Amino acid sequence: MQIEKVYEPGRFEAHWARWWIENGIFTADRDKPGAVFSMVIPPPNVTGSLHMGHMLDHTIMDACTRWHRMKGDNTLWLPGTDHAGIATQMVVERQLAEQGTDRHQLGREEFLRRVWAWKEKYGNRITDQMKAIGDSVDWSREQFTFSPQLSRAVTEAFIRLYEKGLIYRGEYMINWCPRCRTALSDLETAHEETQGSLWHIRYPVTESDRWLTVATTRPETMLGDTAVAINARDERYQDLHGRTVNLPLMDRQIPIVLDEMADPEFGSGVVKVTPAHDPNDFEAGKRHHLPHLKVIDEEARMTSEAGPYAGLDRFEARRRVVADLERLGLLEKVQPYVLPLATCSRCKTVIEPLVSKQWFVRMKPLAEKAIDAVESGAIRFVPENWNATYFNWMRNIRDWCISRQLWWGHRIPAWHCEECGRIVVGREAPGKCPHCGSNQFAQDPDVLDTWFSSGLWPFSTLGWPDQTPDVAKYYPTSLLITGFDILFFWVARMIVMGIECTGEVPFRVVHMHGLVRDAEKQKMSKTKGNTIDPLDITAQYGTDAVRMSLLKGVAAGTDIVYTEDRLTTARNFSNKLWNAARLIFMNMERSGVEPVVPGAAAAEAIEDRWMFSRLNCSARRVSTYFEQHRYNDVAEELWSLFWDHFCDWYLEVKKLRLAENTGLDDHWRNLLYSFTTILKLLHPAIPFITEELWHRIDPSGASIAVQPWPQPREDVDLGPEPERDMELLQLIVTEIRNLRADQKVDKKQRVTARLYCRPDALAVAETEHAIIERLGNVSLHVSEQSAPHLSGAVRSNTEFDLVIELPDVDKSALRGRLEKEIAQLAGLIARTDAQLSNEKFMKGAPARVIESMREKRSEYTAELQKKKEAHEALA
RNA sequence: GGGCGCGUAGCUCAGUUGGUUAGAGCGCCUGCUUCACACGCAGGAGGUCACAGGUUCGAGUCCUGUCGCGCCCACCA
Repeated sequence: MQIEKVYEPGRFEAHWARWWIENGIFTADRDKPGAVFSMVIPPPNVTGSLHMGHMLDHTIMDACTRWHRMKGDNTLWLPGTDHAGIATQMVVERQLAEQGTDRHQLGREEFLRRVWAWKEKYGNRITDQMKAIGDSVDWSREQFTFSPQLSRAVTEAFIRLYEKGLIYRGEYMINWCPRCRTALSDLETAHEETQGSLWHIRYPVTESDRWLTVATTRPETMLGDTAVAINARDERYQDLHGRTVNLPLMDRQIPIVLDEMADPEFGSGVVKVTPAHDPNDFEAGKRHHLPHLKVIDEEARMTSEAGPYAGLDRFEARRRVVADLERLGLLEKVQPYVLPLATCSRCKTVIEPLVSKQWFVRMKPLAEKAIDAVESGAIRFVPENWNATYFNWMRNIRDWCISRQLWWGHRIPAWHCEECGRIVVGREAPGKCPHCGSNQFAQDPDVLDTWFSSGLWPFSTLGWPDQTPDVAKYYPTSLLITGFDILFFWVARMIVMGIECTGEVPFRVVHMHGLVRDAEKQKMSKTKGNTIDPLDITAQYGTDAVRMSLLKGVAAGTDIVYTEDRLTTARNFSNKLWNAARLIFMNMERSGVEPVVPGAAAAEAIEDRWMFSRLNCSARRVSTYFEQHRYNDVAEELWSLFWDHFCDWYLEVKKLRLAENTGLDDHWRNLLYSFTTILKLLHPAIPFITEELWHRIDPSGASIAVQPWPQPREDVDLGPEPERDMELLQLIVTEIRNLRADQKVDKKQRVTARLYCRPDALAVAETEHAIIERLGNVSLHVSEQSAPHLSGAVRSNTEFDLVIELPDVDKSALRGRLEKEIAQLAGLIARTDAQLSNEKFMKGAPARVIESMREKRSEYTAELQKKKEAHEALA
């Protein structure tokens, strides 16, 4: 059996990914239960914007899926991470189109097969290719088509909400991005603290020599003012109630209205009212029935209503307005002012609030149910501190603007009658207008916010609105895994839409992990150029290593700072596993052992009792950690089980046992059993290497992915304290090694060690004489503890005295170590004594704590005694 | 303005309801090419758990305050 010295990353990955799918172990369809998320190939839906966040999602989802599968749970479904897959799907589609193929005709499996073919041909360059195609697409002209199923679900959801009165169309103040030329939801805007100014402008009171000073951060909007507001309680302006002011520059008279929005404490206490261009003013305008004067258009240019300023860009208009006011002596003062400026989160253009007719979802009633779902525990956030954020958002929610003036997306299923102008919402174009009988219709040109369809993901992918077997079996889904950055965008919307459309929550548990950041803790983003391409590093380090490095970093509530180090160490782990297998395979060949996954034999050897016990313990712990979503603990447990326990001790001992054995004896059985058990435990975390190695041991050809999760061995008697003897052996070997190191004994120097043992250690030392000699690199003489006068290099503890015979003993080294140990023990004893003599402690502490402290105290005391004696002997 | 979080070894971080000597990886020091692995082995150094109080028999862990850092939400001119 040939096996390479160094594990080549990625060598078997594409092969096994394909094999799993071809054999029906996992499905290629990420939107279906049992999907494989291994990320060895670009998943069809997320290719273009593949980043480490996806890799993290996929790693956890895939590990959870595999673990649940091995535990025998086939009802688990983790909804995928795809939401705005539109652009990326298009990229792949375009690539197909260039070959004259349509994705829907191809079918999913074939589609995926082609992606693989590219992957094999071009390696990871496929991402660049795809990016290049993505860049060449003129997104504003492209019409995206959803899959028929998803499309139907979106239409259905829209209609149901509309019929319940939860969707309405209305004229409201919305966020408008002049560059994207579309309405945006509140979430799609970002607020940036910006250094601006507060301009104080004088509005002369009509037929008076007085004026009112208003303060504004946007002087150009004054052209659209239709009132100024003062507070009725403001004593300064009591006499002005009911009068008007002359709007400067525009030569219009506008009323002075009384409104609570004017805060007497702020500035002059007078507010200009521009209903068409400010959300607050819009509301005030409704209260006072003020006209809307739209002075800025969809391209952020001044309209004809802006008189002499018409046609100017809004910022140019601002400069002109300010200059003109100054010339007229109406600019009282300008203060520097820091204000949060709303910008488009996609293109950073300053948002222009506009009044516009849009479609909205009425959020208040939906939010109540969504809050209840979390309060009642129907949905649980992990970690729980997200509850507060979620509740806070839901309680202050405003209606959700869902229409977008984009060219790609799902068209709104509404038709405008060209005769009477009324709107008909329906699954398809209406035959004739129910209001006027006309048959002339135009479909609403707007498309839906992509998060509207994303909100349906947990059930639309299962076949909803039909009552499919998948819906019945898998809905509500088990677990959603995602980054906290889309809590509002996606998670909250899924909860709302799920409850409204299906009457049930979309998932039981939401695990929110942190963001993957770079070495400087910066968020990875394309604009900063600090992104790591998952496909590049999987090629370089291996997918298993990338997965392991990510899992190790997932701790609740914190981000992952992702550096090269993490990858290197995880790759080292892969290689270690590979080489452990190499050792085993080489020995199998030498001993003539055929590949087989055996049951465990009797656990007579101490290392077997110890290892089986460790395996039981780890299997239990890993399960617990998966259940509690403590993925970093999963990784850590596996790491130390395999490296610290299996490799450093078990294999080292077994290596010696097997040296002269042939055939499948008990040592071989137990070694293979232990190793295959570890492969199973590791499989959810590092599926590819474990699958590869499994097939080299298991002749049946079955996947490791369908093996049952290791159960505690009831059939093997491990004795009362299965790990104790092995720990004694470890202690003996460690003490020998310590002495050799302290005394600077050359490794080639053959030395004699004498071990004077108490009964437990004696049994171990006699039975495992040869093992200790090899691991400690000494000639060993074992005898009962008769405590003669010890000379040479001595180490003593309560279990045994160890002497290494040397011509020159470095006493200062021995003394140094002893003194350190003595000081440590003395400190411990002092501390336990202080506790045990404390009446309050004796009264207050639970019995078990007191008991264990007493035990410890006597152990420390005995240990200290031995160390002191040893120290005196050195004097 | 409202909300959340962080500060533990030189670096990146774990530390589960308070309970023995606070852990890991990387880095560092010493010694090893020992026939699985130098992507390795053996040994070692390194922490007043940001600071100050408090609760407790007992605090890295709970409470209050201070300092430093970060994030999210928000229509006050």
